[in-house]
Amino acid sequence: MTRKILVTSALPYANGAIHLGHLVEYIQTDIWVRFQKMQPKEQVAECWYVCADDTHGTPIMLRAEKDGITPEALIARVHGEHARDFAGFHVAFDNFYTTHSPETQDCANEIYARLKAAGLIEVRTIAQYYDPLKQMFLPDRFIKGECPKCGAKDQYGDNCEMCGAAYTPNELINPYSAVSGAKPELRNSDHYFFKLSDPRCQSFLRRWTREPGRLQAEAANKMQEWLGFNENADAAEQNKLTDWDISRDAPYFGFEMPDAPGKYFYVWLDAPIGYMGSFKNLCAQKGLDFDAYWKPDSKAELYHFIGKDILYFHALFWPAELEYAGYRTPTSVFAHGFLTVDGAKMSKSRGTFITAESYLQEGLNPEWLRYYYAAKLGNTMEDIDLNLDDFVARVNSDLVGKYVNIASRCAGFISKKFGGRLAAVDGVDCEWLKPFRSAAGTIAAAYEDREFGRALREVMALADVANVVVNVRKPWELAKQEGREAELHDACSQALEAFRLLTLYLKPVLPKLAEAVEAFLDIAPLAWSDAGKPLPAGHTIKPYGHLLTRIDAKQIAALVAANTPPPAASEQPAPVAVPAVQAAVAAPAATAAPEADNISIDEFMKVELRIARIVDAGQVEGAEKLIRLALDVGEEKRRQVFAGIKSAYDPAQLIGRLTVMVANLAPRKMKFGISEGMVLAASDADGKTPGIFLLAPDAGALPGMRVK
RNA sequence: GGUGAUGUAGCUCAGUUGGUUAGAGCGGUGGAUUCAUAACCCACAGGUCGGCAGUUCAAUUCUGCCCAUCACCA
Repeated sequence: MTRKILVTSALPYANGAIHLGHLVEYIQTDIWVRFQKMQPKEQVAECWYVCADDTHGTPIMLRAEKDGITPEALIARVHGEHARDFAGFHVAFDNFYTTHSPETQDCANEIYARLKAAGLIEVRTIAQYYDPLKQMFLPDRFIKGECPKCGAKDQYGDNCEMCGAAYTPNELINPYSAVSGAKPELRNSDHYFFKLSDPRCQSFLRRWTREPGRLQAEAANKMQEWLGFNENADAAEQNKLTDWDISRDAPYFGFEMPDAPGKYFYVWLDAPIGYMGSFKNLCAQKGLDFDAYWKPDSKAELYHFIGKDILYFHALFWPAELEYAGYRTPTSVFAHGFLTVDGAKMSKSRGTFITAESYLQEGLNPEWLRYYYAAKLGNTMEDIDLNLDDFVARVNSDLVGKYVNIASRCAGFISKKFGGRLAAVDGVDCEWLKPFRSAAGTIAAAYEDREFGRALREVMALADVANVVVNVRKPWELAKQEGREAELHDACSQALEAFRLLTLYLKPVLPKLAEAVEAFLDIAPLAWSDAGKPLPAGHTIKPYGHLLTRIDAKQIAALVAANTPPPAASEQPAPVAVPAVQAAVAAPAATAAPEADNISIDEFMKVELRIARIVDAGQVEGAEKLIRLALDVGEEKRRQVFAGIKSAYDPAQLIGRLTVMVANLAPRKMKFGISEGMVLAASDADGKTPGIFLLAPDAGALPGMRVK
């Protein structure tokens, strides 16, 4: 059966730069697509990869206003930036379009009309906060106020960061607009809902999400949580799907609803439809049959690569919409995890919130990152970690040390001794190459399954074998011996054949490097079927030149430095790793309301308080107020801390007791030495009550325990 | 708080449908080598397979509880 495949990556929001987190998804998808495109036409007739910028919604509208430009101008600019970044990382879309397009609008109108005809659209009046100054309704994220549960100030309209309570904006105490600061007023407005609660949708989704291949096991699990269980009436009651609000009131940057002036489609309605719009646009360019891919009985395969954060939209709303609008549903939705850098969320202050643009500008090779991501990617929703030290070691060792090295150590002999001409590689001494050729099947299966890490482990194991074989044959010794030219010729030709095969297997991950190898070997672009077609005897290769440079750890340091804001800049909360399609939830950092004195739990948690045992204490020569403390905080090394408590404590009486210290305070060089922290003591701020009182934990606390 | 996931050598990760001495790469140590971008090759060291309990002839693998990390809670 010949496959026809349409693949999408989630649409990046046209409000910000592409960063390393986004790239996990685009690189993952691109590798999979490139792999499919290398398959014989009899197997994979077509494989199209489309994407688009997600351009609508309140955040875009407000951002454009702030920048003093039209939303159209903003999204045009961002589209250029995004396209540039993707191209820079060799992400080869067949079409990178925009949701702000006639095609997307047509599809949105059509889907809406069909859902309405199916009786799945309902109008309801809801009360919503309205900003009287801005004269607009406010999305939940643009309303702040005090948490109704714990009273914390400056909480967003949907949940409290302090106590975790979930609520509606209407429950907020003393709400204010994050846009203008004005006190919002409740106003009624008609909203259009997609009736996900309709029994048809419920039963369809219960069935669809459990069909084999639709979702990863973990994702299907999660869906059960949202869908509830049939068997358990209570759970079903609790988890019943609620209707989805798909309209927004003017002013809004988006598509006006055809039958409701002043109402606009919610950005999340037209975002997935943007996949269709982009493909429709591609069809016009290439003369493809749109319906062959989207009609209900389509035999074509449709795959969406997404981040696990937007599973809800792609595994519930989207299939239901398609089903009842008379389209086919996705063959599968592939969700991946988030990216962490050095084991933590990407952080602007640590310089690990790395933009695609900065990576390229610093001169780092995009294929290094493609390789590293691929080496870590499997088909689950697990997060992947970009460990910067490991990144350097792994890429240098795998790609330069073992893979490229095979060509590097053999090509010279072929050029110098044999005029670049290769010997036959099908003799009896070529047995060792057989596993290299037969690996085409297992490696292909791994790519197909999105088990890229598995595929690359297999490739590198073969690279190890090739290096061992070269070591055993010792071409450098053969080259010095008269009469052994044939052996030398064979050894090097075979090693290059192995190298050719490894290049073929790496090509989906390293397309540019593969091109360079194709030029070096002077061969046509490698396709998967070339595994069975050895380089012919007498084929002439080009002189070898370096194919790939090593990563210098200094480049990584420079990259991190380039992404670290100057100390003066106030620190923004670290954004989440891969919000692939962050629509109206994007935090409006630029329009943040006046700050109160409260800090968030996150800010507090930055202070690392730990129980410390004072293992030694002594006077400090020449200091009036200080005592030198040696603290055990559960670490191997003791901490030296200078504490200004001499007036209240005798060092001898401190030894052995427990107290609380700030363990992550930056070390400070003092006249008497370095102070590696700070112990906590109470004192009256205005000095009316004399004395200093060192804190102590209740009995049972041990050195090193975290205080929070 | 609820739900889900993860926790295996210094680092990054495989693996175990329960069964003799738990693997790889990197890093470390020692050796060999010099064709190759100090790459490659050989050897060695290093793990209570998060903790506790249970099921079992046998658990890192199954079950329960706990701890830690992460995510989601529309």
